[in-house]
Amino acid sequence: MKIKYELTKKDNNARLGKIYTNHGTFETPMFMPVGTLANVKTLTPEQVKATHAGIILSNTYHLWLRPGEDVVKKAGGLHKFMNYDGPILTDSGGFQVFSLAKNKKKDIKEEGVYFKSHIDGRELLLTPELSIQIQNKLDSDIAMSFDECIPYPADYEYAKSSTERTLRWAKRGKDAHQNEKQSLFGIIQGGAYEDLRKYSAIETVKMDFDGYSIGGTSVGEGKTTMYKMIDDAIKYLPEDKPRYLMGVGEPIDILEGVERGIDMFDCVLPTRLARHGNAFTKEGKINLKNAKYKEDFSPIENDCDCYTCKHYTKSYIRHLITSNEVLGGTLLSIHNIRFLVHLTEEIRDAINQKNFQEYKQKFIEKYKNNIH
RNA sequence: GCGUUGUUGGUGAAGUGGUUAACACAUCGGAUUGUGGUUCCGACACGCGUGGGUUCGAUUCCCACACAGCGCC
Repeated sequence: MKIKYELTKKDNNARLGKIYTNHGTFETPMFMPVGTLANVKTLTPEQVKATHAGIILSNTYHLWLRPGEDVVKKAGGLHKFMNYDGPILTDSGGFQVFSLAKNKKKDIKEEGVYFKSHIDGRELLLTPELSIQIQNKLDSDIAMSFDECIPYPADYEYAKSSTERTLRWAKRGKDAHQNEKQSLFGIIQGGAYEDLRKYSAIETVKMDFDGYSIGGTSVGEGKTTMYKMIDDAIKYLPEDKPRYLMGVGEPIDILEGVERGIDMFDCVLPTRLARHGNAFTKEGKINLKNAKYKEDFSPIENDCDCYTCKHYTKSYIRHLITSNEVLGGTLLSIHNIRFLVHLTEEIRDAINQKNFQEYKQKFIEKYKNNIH
C-alpha cells in the first residue's frame, strides 16, 4: 500500500500528524537522518533506531553508481540490503543536479541531466524516468520526483524555465512510476519568486502526488528569503498530504518550518557536524575540538537521554575526534540525530498542547543567545 | 687532539646580501542545511645556535666559541 497521512491536530499552521507506511508508522513533524549510501554514516541500523528517528533518507544517484540498483533489487530491496526495516525515503538525484552539474545550460537538458560520475568520471545521463525506475527497484517507501534545485540567485527567466521543466519532469516521472507499494512525492520549485512558487505548487498538486516537498531552499538565499519561499508555496498544498521541507535541519529552521506547516525534514547536518566534531545543544552548537573541552568530564548535555550523553564525556569524545577515531563521529552522530528527533518530539507535544508558539520562542531564545 | 659537515618555529624541513622566512604535520580558531566531506577556510618563527666583524643593510659573507654527526691519530 501507499503511505497514509493522518492530520491529528493543528496549532495555527503547525501540524501534528501520523504517517503509515509498509515499514511502520511515525509521527510528524519528524526529522529524517540522511543515509546516502544505504547507511547513516558511522551508525548501525540499531543505533539509528535508538535515536527514534521515524524514517531515514537514502540516495538514488549514489546507489545507482554503486553498487547499482540491480544489486539492491537482487538483495531484496533497500530495506533488506541495509538491514533496516523502518521507513525509507529516497531522494531522486535532483540535488546532485545542483551540486554536480557544473555547467547548468550545457548539462541540464529537456531529456535529463548529464553528469560526470564523481567515482570514475564517466559521462552519465539521469532522466526523470530513470530516476523513478531506479527508485522502484530500490523499493523505498517514498520516492521523490526528479527535479532541478535552482541555484540562488537565479534570474527570473532561468527560474521560470527551470520550474516549468521540473513540472514536465514530475509528470514524466509519475507516468513512469510502477511500484504499487511505493509512494511518490512531488517537489515544488520556483526559486525565490513568489509567483513561480505559487505556479509550481498549484501545477504540482494537480498531478496528485502522495506528498509534496518544498525544494530549492537552503542554497545560500538567507533565512528571511528561505522562510518566504516556504510561505509562498505551502499555502497551495492540500491539508491531507504530508509536506516535506528538503535539506533543512538547523534547529531554528525546523521550528520556522513547523510553524508554517511542514511535517518532514531531512538534513546531513547532524551527521556531518558530528564527523567534524560539532554537537548540537540547547544552548547552541559547540565544537568539541575546542581546547576548553580537553578536561571537561561532563556529558555534552546533562539532561539528554541519548546513549552518548549517558555514557561519555566531552573530554573523551574530543580525544576520539582529534585522534581521528570513527567512534567519535559515531557518538556525536547519535547525539546530534537524537537532538533533532527529540526537538521534533517536543514540538509535537507543544502542538498537542496548543502552545507551539511559546515553545518555539523559548527554544530560540536559549539557542540564539549562544550563537556567536 | 686534528680534520670535516651541520646547527632555521612544537616537529620535519625549504630558502635568500635588502619589501610579509616557503611548504607539511602538530596546535589554536571558524565554516558546514535534499552528503563528490578522514572536507573547506583562517591563525601560528618580532626571528634563522651564541658572541663579534664586514656592509647602507646579514638568517644569508668572515672570525671565534658552543653543541651534534662523521673520519683519523
